[in-house]
Amino acid sequence: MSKEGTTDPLQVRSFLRASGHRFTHQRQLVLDVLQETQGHPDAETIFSLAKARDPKISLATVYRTLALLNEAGLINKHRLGEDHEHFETAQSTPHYHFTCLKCERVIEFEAPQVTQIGRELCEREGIQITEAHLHFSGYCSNCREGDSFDK
Amino acid sequence: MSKEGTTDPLQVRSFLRASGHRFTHQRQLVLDVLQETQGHPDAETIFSLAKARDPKISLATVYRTLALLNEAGLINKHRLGEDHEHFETAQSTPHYHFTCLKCERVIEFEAPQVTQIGRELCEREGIQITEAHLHFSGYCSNCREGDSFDK
DNA sequence: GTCCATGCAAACTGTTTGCACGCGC
DNA sequence: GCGCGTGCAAACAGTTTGCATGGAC
Repeated sequence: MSKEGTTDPLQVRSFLRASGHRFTHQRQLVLDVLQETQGHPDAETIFSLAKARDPKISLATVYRTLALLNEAGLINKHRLGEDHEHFETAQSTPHYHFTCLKCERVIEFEAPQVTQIGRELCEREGIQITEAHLHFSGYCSNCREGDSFDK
Repeated sequence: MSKEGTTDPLQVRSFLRASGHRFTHQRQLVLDVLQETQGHPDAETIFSLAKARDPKISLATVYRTLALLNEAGLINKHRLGEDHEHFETAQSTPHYHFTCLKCERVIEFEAPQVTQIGRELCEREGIQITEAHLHFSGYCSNCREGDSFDK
Protein backbone atom coordinates (compact mmCIF):
# COMPACT_ATOMS: atom_id res chain seq x y z
CA MET A 1 0.00 0.00 0.00
CA SER A 2 2.61 2.51 -1.04
CA LYS A 3 1.84 6.00 -2.17
CA GLU A 4 2.31 6.16 -5.89
CA GLY A 5 0.49 9.14 -7.33
CA THR A 6 1.70 11.74 -9.75
CA THR A 7 2.80 14.28 -7.24
CA ASP A 8 6.47 15.01 -7.71
CA PRO A 9 7.34 18.72 -7.71
CA LEU A 10 8.03 19.00 -11.40
CA GLN A 11 4.78 17.48 -12.52
CA VAL A 12 2.80 19.44 -10.00
CA ARG A 13 4.50 22.63 -11.03
CA SER A 14 3.75 22.20 -14.68
CA PHE A 15 0.25 21.03 -13.88
CA LEU A 16 -0.45 24.15 -11.86
CA ARG A 17 1.03 26.45 -14.44
CA ALA A 18 -0.92 24.76 -17.20
CA SER A 19 -4.14 25.41 -15.35
CA GLY A 20 -3.21 29.02 -14.67
CA HIS A 21 -2.24 28.59 -11.04
CA ARG A 22 0.93 29.55 -9.29
CA PHE A 23 3.36 27.11 -7.85
CA THR A 24 3.85 28.18 -4.28
CA HIS A 25 5.89 26.91 -1.40
CA GLN A 26 2.67 26.21 0.53
CA ARG A 27 1.06 24.16 -2.20
CA GLN A 28 4.16 22.02 -2.49
CA LEU A 29 4.26 21.63 1.27
CA VAL A 30 0.67 20.43 1.59
CA LEU A 31 1.24 17.94 -1.16
CA ASP A 32 4.47 16.72 0.44
CA VAL A 33 2.75 16.19 3.74
CA LEU A 34 -0.04 14.30 2.08
CA GLN A 35 2.38 12.03 0.26
CA GLU A 36 4.46 11.27 3.28
CA THR A 37 1.58 10.59 5.58
CA GLN A 38 0.21 7.13 6.05
CA GLY A 39 -3.52 6.80 6.20
CA HIS A 40 -6.16 9.43 5.72
CA PRO A 41 -5.30 12.64 7.52
CA ASP A 42 -7.90 15.33 8.02
CA ALA A 43 -7.37 19.03 7.36
CA GLU A 44 -6.33 19.75 10.93
CA THR A 45 -3.71 17.00 10.88
CA ILE A 46 -2.33 18.14 7.57
CA PHE A 47 -2.24 21.65 8.93
CA SER A 48 -0.22 20.76 12.00
CA LEU A 49 2.20 18.62 10.02
CA ALA A 50 2.68 21.44 7.54
CA LYS A 51 3.03 23.94 10.33
CA ALA A 52 5.87 21.93 11.80
CA ARG A 53 7.87 22.73 8.68
CA ASP A 54 6.54 26.17 7.95
CA PRO A 55 5.14 27.76 11.10
CA LYS A 56 3.64 30.56 9.04
CA ILE A 57 1.25 28.49 6.98
CA SER A 58 -2.39 29.06 7.79
CA LEU A 59 -5.31 26.69 8.06
CA ALA A 60 -7.16 28.66 5.42
CA THR A 61 -4.37 28.01 2.95
CA VAL A 62 -4.46 24.34 3.74
CA TYR A 63 -8.18 24.25 3.01
CA ARG A 64 -7.78 26.27 -0.16
CA THR A 65 -4.98 24.04 -1.35
CA LEU A 66 -6.84 20.86 -0.56
CA ALA A 67 -9.82 22.12 -2.53
CA LEU A 68 -7.57 22.96 -5.46
CA LEU A 69 -5.82 19.60 -5.44
CA ASN A 70 -9.10 17.82 -5.13
CA GLU A 71 -10.58 19.61 -8.10
CA ALA A 72 -7.44 18.79 -10.01
CA GLY A 73 -7.96 15.13 -9.15
CA LEU A 74 -4.60 14.82 -7.42
CA ILE A 75 -6.18 13.96 -4.11
CA ASN A 76 -9.46 12.47 -2.90
CA LYS A 77 -11.80 13.43 -0.14
CA HIS A 78 -13.62 10.93 2.07
CA ARG A 79 -16.09 11.08 4.93
CA LEU A 80 -14.70 8.35 7.11
CA GLY A 81 -15.87 8.98 10.63
CA GLU A 82 -18.88 11.18 10.47
CA ASP A 83 -18.15 14.76 11.10
CA HIS A 84 -15.32 15.89 8.85
CA GLU A 85 -13.32 15.17 5.73
CA HIS A 86 -10.24 13.03 5.31
CA PHE A 87 -7.81 13.22 2.44
CA GLU A 88 -5.46 10.97 0.54
CA THR A 89 -3.40 11.22 -2.61
CA ALA A 90 -5.25 9.84 -5.62
CA GLN A 91 -4.53 6.18 -6.21
CA SER A 92 -4.51 4.52 -9.59
CA THR A 93 -7.04 1.83 -8.67
CA PRO A 94 -10.32 2.78 -7.04
CA HIS A 95 -10.72 1.55 -3.52
CA TYR A 96 -13.12 1.93 -0.65
CA HIS A 97 -13.11 2.09 3.12
CA PHE A 98 -14.22 0.45 6.31
CA THR A 99 -14.07 2.44 9.54
CA CYS A 100 -14.10 0.98 13.02
CA LEU A 101 -16.62 2.86 15.12
CA LYS A 102 -14.59 2.28 18.24
CA CYS A 103 -10.90 2.68 17.46
CA GLU A 104 -11.37 4.60 14.20
CA ARG A 105 -9.11 2.22 12.34
CA VAL A 106 -9.56 2.42 8.59
CA ILE A 107 -9.26 -0.57 6.30
CA GLU A 108 -8.94 -0.01 2.58
CA PHE A 109 -10.23 -2.56 0.12
CA GLU A 110 -10.87 -2.95 -3.56
CA ALA A 111 -14.22 -3.96 -5.01
CA PRO A 112 -14.44 -4.04 -8.79
CA GLN A 113 -18.12 -4.92 -8.44
CA VAL A 114 -18.78 -1.30 -7.56
CA THR A 115 -17.71 -0.22 -11.02
CA GLN A 116 -20.07 -2.77 -12.45
CA ILE A 117 -22.95 -1.57 -10.30
CA GLY A 118 -22.27 1.94 -11.49
CA ARG A 119 -22.13 0.89 -15.08
CA GLU A 120 -25.50 -0.83 -14.89
CA LEU A 121 -27.03 2.15 -13.16
CA CYS A 122 -25.74 4.44 -15.90
CA GLU A 123 -27.34 2.34 -18.58
CA ARG A 124 -30.63 1.96 -16.82
CA GLU A 125 -30.98 5.60 -15.78
CA GLY A 126 -29.12 7.39 -18.49
CA ILE A 127 -26.94 9.10 -15.94
CA GLN A 128 -23.26 9.89 -15.88
CA ILE A 129 -21.26 8.97 -12.79
CA THR A 130 -18.26 10.98 -11.76
CA GLU A 131 -17.63 9.67 -8.29
CA ALA A 132 -18.27 6.53 -6.28
CA HIS A 133 -18.01 6.01 -2.56
CA LEU A 134 -18.57 2.77 -0.73
CA HIS A 135 -18.21 2.96 3.00
CA PHE A 136 -18.73 0.34 5.65
CA SER A 137 -18.64 0.94 9.35
CA GLY A 138 -18.67 -1.45 12.25
CA TYR A 139 -16.09 -2.99 14.56
CA CYS A 140 -12.63 -4.19 13.63
CA SER A 141 -11.18 -7.50 14.76
CA ASN A 142 -9.70 -5.92 17.87
CA CYS A 143 -12.85 -4.13 18.89
CA ARG A 144 -15.66 -6.58 18.27
CA GLU A 145 -17.18 -7.63 21.60
CA GLY A 146 -13.84 -8.24 23.37
CA ASP A 147 -13.93 -4.61 24.52
CA SER A 148 -13.18 -5.36 28.12
CA PHE A 149 -9.80 -6.89 27.37
CA ASP A 150 -7.80 -3.82 26.52
CA LYS A 151 -9.36 -1.58 29.13
CA MET B 1 -41.54 3.26 -3.78
CA SER B 2 -44.11 3.61 -1.03
CA LYS B 3 -43.20 4.29 2.52
CA GLU B 4 -43.73 1.07 4.43
CA GLY B 5 -41.87 1.12 7.72
CA THR B 6 -43.07 0.26 11.18
CA THR B 7 -43.99 3.75 12.21
CA ASP B 8 -47.62 3.85 13.12
CA PRO B 9 -48.39 5.63 16.40
CA LEU B 10 -49.18 2.55 18.41
CA GLN B 11 -46.02 0.70 17.56
CA VAL B 12 -43.89 3.74 18.05
CA ARG B 13 -45.51 4.43 21.37
CA SER B 14 -44.86 0.98 22.71
CA PHE B 15 -41.40 0.98 21.24
CA LEU B 16 -40.52 4.19 23.01
CA ARG B 17 -41.99 3.05 26.29
CA ALA B 18 -40.15 -0.24 26.07
CA SER B 19 -36.87 1.57 25.72
CA GLY B 20 -37.67 3.89 28.57
CA HIS B 21 -38.53 6.93 26.50
CA ARG B 22 -41.63 9.06 26.57
CA PHE B 23 -44.09 9.29 23.80
CA THR B 24 -44.46 12.97 23.07
CA HIS B 25 -46.44 14.97 20.62
CA GLN B 26 -43.23 16.23 19.02
CA ARG B 27 -41.76 12.79 18.47
CA GLN B 28 -44.93 11.65 16.79
CA LEU B 29 -44.94 14.77 14.67
CA VAL B 30 -41.41 14.34 13.40
CA LEU B 31 -42.13 10.77 12.52
CA ASP B 32 -45.35 11.72 10.75
CA VAL B 33 -43.58 14.31 8.68
CA LEU B 34 -40.89 11.85 7.75
CA GLN B 35 -43.43 9.26 6.67
CA GLU B 36 -45.46 11.64 4.60
CA THR B 37 -42.54 13.22 2.85
CA GLN B 38 -41.28 11.95 -0.44
CA GLY B 39 -37.57 11.77 -0.89
CA HIS B 40 -34.85 12.50 1.62
CA PRO B 41 -35.55 15.64 3.60
CA ASP B 42 -32.86 17.23 5.71
CA ALA B 43 -33.29 18.44 9.27
CA GLU B 44 -34.21 21.95 8.23
CA THR B 45 -36.92 20.72 5.89
CA ILE B 46 -38.35 18.39 8.49
CA PHE B 47 -38.27 21.26 10.94
CA SER B 48 -40.25 23.61 8.74
CA LEU B 49 -42.80 20.95 7.85
CA ALA B 50 -43.23 20.13 11.51
CA LYS B 51 -43.39 23.79 12.39
CA ALA B 52 -46.28 24.22 9.98
CA ARG B 53 -48.32 21.95 12.19
CA ASP B 54 -46.91 22.88 15.55
CA PRO B 55 -45.37 26.36 15.43
CA LYS B 56 -43.81 25.83 18.84
CA ILE B 57 -41.55 22.92 17.95
CA SER B 58 -37.88 23.76 17.99
CA LEU B 59 -35.05 22.77 15.72
CA ALA B 60 -33.19 21.30 18.68
CA THR B 61 -36.06 18.93 19.33
CA VAL B 62 -36.07 17.87 15.71
CA TYR B 63 -32.39 17.05 15.91
CA ARG B 64 -32.78 15.23 19.19
CA THR B 65 -35.71 13.25 17.86
CA LEU B 66 -33.94 12.35 14.65
CA ALA B 67 -30.97 11.12 16.65
CA LEU B 68 -33.24 9.02 18.81
CA LEU B 69 -35.12 7.51 15.89
CA ASN B 70 -31.89 6.82 14.10
CA GLU B 71 -30.43 4.98 17.06
CA ALA B 72 -33.65 3.04 17.30
CA GLY B 73 -33.25 2.04 13.69
CA LEU B 74 -36.56 3.55 12.64
CA ILE B 75 -34.93 5.99 10.28
CA ASN B 76 -31.68 6.22 8.33
CA LYS B 77 -29.22 9.03 7.82
CA HIS B 78 -27.44 9.72 4.56
CA ARG B 79 -24.89 12.20 3.29
CA LEU B 80 -26.30 12.91 -0.12
CA GLY B 81 -25.05 16.27 -1.23
CA GLU B 82 -21.97 17.01 0.72
CA ASP B 83 -22.56 19.32 3.56
CA HIS B 84 -25.39 17.96 5.66
CA GLU B 85 -27.50 14.95 6.57
CA HIS B 86 -30.66 13.69 4.91
CA PHE B 87 -33.15 11.34 6.50
CA GLU B 88 -35.63 8.70 5.46
CA THR B 89 -37.76 6.12 7.19
CA ALA B 90 -36.04 2.77 7.39
CA GLN B 91 -36.83 0.54 4.44
CA SER B 92 -36.98 -3.23 4.58
CA THR B 93 -34.52 -3.78 1.73
CA PRO B 94 -31.16 -2.03 1.76
CA HIS B 95 -30.75 0.49 -1.01
CA TYR B 96 -28.28 3.11 -2.08
CA HIS B 97 -28.20 6.51 -3.72
CA PHE B 98 -27.08 8.49 -6.69
CA THR B 99 -27.10 12.28 -6.46
CA CYS B 100 -27.04 14.66 -9.39
CA LEU B 101 -24.41 17.32 -8.80
CA LYS B 102 -26.40 19.86 -10.73
CA CYS B 103 -30.10 19.48 -9.95
CA GLU B 104 -29.62 17.49 -6.73
CA ARG B 105 -32.01 14.81 -7.90
CA VAL B 106 -31.62 11.59 -5.96
CA ILE B 107 -32.06 8.18 -7.51
CA GLU B 108 -32.42 5.17 -5.25
CA PHE B 109 -31.28 1.76 -6.35
CA GLU B 110 -30.72 -1.69 -4.95
CA ALA B 111 -27.45 -3.57 -5.22
CA PRO B 112 -27.29 -6.93 -3.50
CA GLN B 113 -23.64 -7.16 -4.51
CA VAL B 114 -22.84 -4.70 -1.75
CA THR B 115 -23.95 -7.19 0.86
CA GLN B 116 -21.69 -9.74 -0.75
CA ILE B 117 -18.72 -7.36 -0.76
CA GLY B 118 -19.33 -6.73 2.91
CA ARG B 119 -19.55 -10.39 3.67
CA GLU B 120 -16.24 -11.14 2.00
CA LEU B 121 -14.59 -8.27 3.78
CA CYS B 122 -15.85 -9.53 7.12
CA GLU B 123 -14.36 -12.93 6.51
CA ARG B 124 -11.05 -11.67 5.27
CA GLU B 125 -10.55 -9.04 7.98
CA GLY B 126 -12.41 -10.53 10.88
CA ILE B 127 -14.48 -7.40 11.23
CA GLN B 128 -18.14 -6.87 11.96
CA ILE B 129 -20.12 -4.52 9.74
CA THR B 130 -23.05 -2.57 11.09
CA GLU B 131 -23.65 -0.14 8.28
CA ALA B 132 -23.08 0.15 4.54
CA HIS B 133 -23.29 3.18 2.33
CA LEU B 134 -22.80 3.25 -1.39
CA HIS B 135 -23.08 6.63 -2.97
CA PHE B 136 -22.59 7.72 -6.54
CA SER B 137 -22.57 11.27 -7.76
CA GLY B 138 -22.56 12.70 -11.25
CA TYR B 139 -25.14 14.07 -13.66
CA CYS B 140 -28.65 12.80 -14.22
CA SER B 141 -30.19 12.28 -17.64
CA ASN B 142 -31.55 15.82 -17.70
CA CYS B 143 -28.33 17.46 -16.67
CA ARG B 144 -25.60 15.66 -18.59
CA GLU B 145 -24.12 18.03 -21.15
CA GLY B 146 -27.50 19.28 -22.51
CA ASP B 147 -27.37 22.03 -19.89
CA SER B 148 -28.15 24.80 -22.29
CA PHE B 149 -31.56 23.43 -23.24
CA ASP B 150 -33.49 24.24 -20.14
CA LYS B 151 -31.83 27.56 -19.44
C1' DG C 1 4.76 45.67 -11.88
C1' DT C 2 0.75 42.73 -12.08
C1' DC C 3 -2.29 39.88 -10.02
C1' DC C 4 -2.94 35.64 -7.76
C1' DA C 5 -2.09 33.47 -3.24
C1' DT C 6 -1.56 34.07 1.54
C1' DG C 7 -2.45 35.08 6.60
C1' DC C 8 -5.47 36.69 9.74
C1' DA C 9 -9.75 37.18 11.81
C1' DA C 10 -14.37 37.23 11.31
C1' DA C 11 -18.36 34.95 9.28
C1' DC C 12 -21.03 31.01 8.33
C1' DT C 13 -23.47 26.33 8.37
C1' DG C 14 -25.03 22.43 10.41
C1' DT C 15 -25.43 20.52 14.72
C1' DT C 16 -25.11 20.12 19.85
C1' DT C 17 -25.62 21.59 24.61
C1' DG C 18 -26.87 24.04 29.28
C1' DC C 19 -30.48 25.43 31.68
C1' DA C 20 -35.07 26.55 33.48
C1' DC C 21 -39.70 25.35 32.60
C1' DG C 22 -43.45 22.00 31.15
C1' DC C 23 -45.66 17.76 30.56
C1' DG C 24 -45.95 12.42 30.20
C1' DC C 25 -46.45 8.98 33.20
C1' DG D 1 -45.02 15.10 41.78
C1' DC D 2 -40.81 13.03 39.71
C1' DG D 3 -37.88 13.27 36.07
C1' DC D 4 -37.38 13.16 31.21
C1' DG D 5 -38.25 16.12 27.19
C1' DT D 6 -38.65 20.69 25.47
C1' DG D 7 -37.64 25.56 23.85
C1' DC D 8 -34.51 28.98 23.73
C1' DA D 9 -30.13 30.87 23.10
C1' DA D 10 -25.56 30.28 23.28
C1' DA D 11 -21.76 27.19 22.09
C1' DC D 12 -19.48 24.39 19.02
C1' DA D 13 -16.67 22.19 14.99
C1' DG D 14 -15.40 22.32 10.55
C1' DT D 15 -14.98 25.12 6.82
C1' DT D 16 -15.22 29.42 4.05
C1' DT D 17 -14.57 34.29 3.08
C1' DG D 18 -13.17 39.53 2.95
C1' DC D 19 -9.48 42.18 2.98
C1' DA D 20 -4.85 44.04 3.05
C1' DT D 21 -0.16 42.46 2.29
C1' DG D 22 3.32 39.47 -0.01
C1' DG D 23 5.40 36.78 -3.52
C1' DA D 24 5.32 34.16 -8.28
C1' DC D 25 6.00 35.21 -12.79
